[in-house]
Amino acid sequence: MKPLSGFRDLLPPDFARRHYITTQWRDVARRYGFVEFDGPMLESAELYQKKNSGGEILTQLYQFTDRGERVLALRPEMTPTLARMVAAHHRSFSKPLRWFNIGSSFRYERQQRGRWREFTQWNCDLLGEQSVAADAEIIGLLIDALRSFGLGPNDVVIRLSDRLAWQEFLQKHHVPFERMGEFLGIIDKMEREPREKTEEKLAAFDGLSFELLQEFLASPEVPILAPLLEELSARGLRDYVRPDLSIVRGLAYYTGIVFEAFALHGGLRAVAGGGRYDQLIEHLSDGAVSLPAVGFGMGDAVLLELLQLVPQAAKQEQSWMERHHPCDIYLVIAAQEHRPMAMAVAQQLRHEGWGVLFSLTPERVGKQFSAAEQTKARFAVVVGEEWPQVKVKNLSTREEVILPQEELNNWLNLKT
RNA sequence: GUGGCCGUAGCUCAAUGGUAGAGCUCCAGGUUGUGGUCCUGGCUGUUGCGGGUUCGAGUCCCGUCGGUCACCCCA
Repeated sequence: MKPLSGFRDLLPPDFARRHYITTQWRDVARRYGFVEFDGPMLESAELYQKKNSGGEILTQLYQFTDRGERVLALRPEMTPTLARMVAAHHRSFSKPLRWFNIGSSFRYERQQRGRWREFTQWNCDLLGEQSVAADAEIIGLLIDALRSFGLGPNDVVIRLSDRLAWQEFLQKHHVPFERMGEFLGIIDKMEREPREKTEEKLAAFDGLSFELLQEFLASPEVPILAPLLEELSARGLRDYVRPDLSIVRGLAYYTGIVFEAFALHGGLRAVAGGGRYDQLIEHLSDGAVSLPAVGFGMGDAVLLELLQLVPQAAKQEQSWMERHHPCDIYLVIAAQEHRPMAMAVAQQLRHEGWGVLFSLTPERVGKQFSAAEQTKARFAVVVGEEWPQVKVKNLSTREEVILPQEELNNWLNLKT
């Protein structure tokens, strides 16, 4: 029996890696004053089909009908759920909201490197604030998260764009606003399609040409992004960001800045993506609530690979793992008549917060030290003929001391 | 959905068409209070599945299923 394609069994070593990632995510979010929320993984499919919500993601929906004939979908992303929740409950909270979530999302697409059908995503959103400062705050959070993993400007880059720049471009060339979506689709694919194909699609737009787009894309200054870039410079984060108007993103609901964080190793895949969506909440609430919002999602799939490709990041992860072994102390029970004393010591140490292991069945002392080695415990405590004293051995330096068992806790606290 | 590559032990892989193997892992030992090495032994296979060619198929052919990578798009 195997798990479904695109789904993963997380064995303890896999789980530990994901735990490392989610721990960093939570810590950075806390430093930015974000609070955690959660919502259902299953939603009415209608939530994603509502106007201005879905985009191409609709083709990847895990959708089915339940026993009550309701059409449901596993969430393909968190933002619609968030928008729904915020629209209903925002009056209970002072603005702006800084909310984050860590959980599974599901997309029905073919599995490949860095892409799964169920993945863990970290979602951060700042709601009720439309200033550039909010954009800078959210991008700052994204960059600091990447930095917290040991990723530098040579490992990851944030390609930053603004749909308003394209909106102005279309206005200038007298293209009606209703055709914005269609136009952004062309920009989105421009990088990946042959020039002829783009030109063919562009023919439907009077007054636009391939050269015109090229020229606009190549413009060295993007005035609309200047204030944001300035603030990021002030934060010392400018090195991570590269203005790039070719980024427009597939989701339909973005209204302002849009960005994607790309890994610069192992085949350039997006680690995170997001943008401003000032109208989504209004649309989903049928006009009842209007809140500007900006946010991003970061997935675990690419991150897990990237952390192994970047030496500094891999080293940092390794060091974290070593500091978070489940076992601090391995009790060596020298002979079975000492077992009751050992159990008392184990119970006391565990009560004091130490991770303690020992052999459940009688074993030779040598075997017990081998087992201690395997658990990667830092100390072995030998309970035996010295009682009521115990012998403590530092397993990496092989130093031994004998001390009264009631002083164990203090001694260990001093040594760790 | 389209295309390439690959299916042999728990894992990584080997076996010019001629008796299915190795390393690692795991388990048990190496006699009484000290380790990662080392030594000995043990477990695990419908060679993904079905058909065909052949005296004989893990190997060649056809089909099928599964995995994987890439495209599309993106976390």
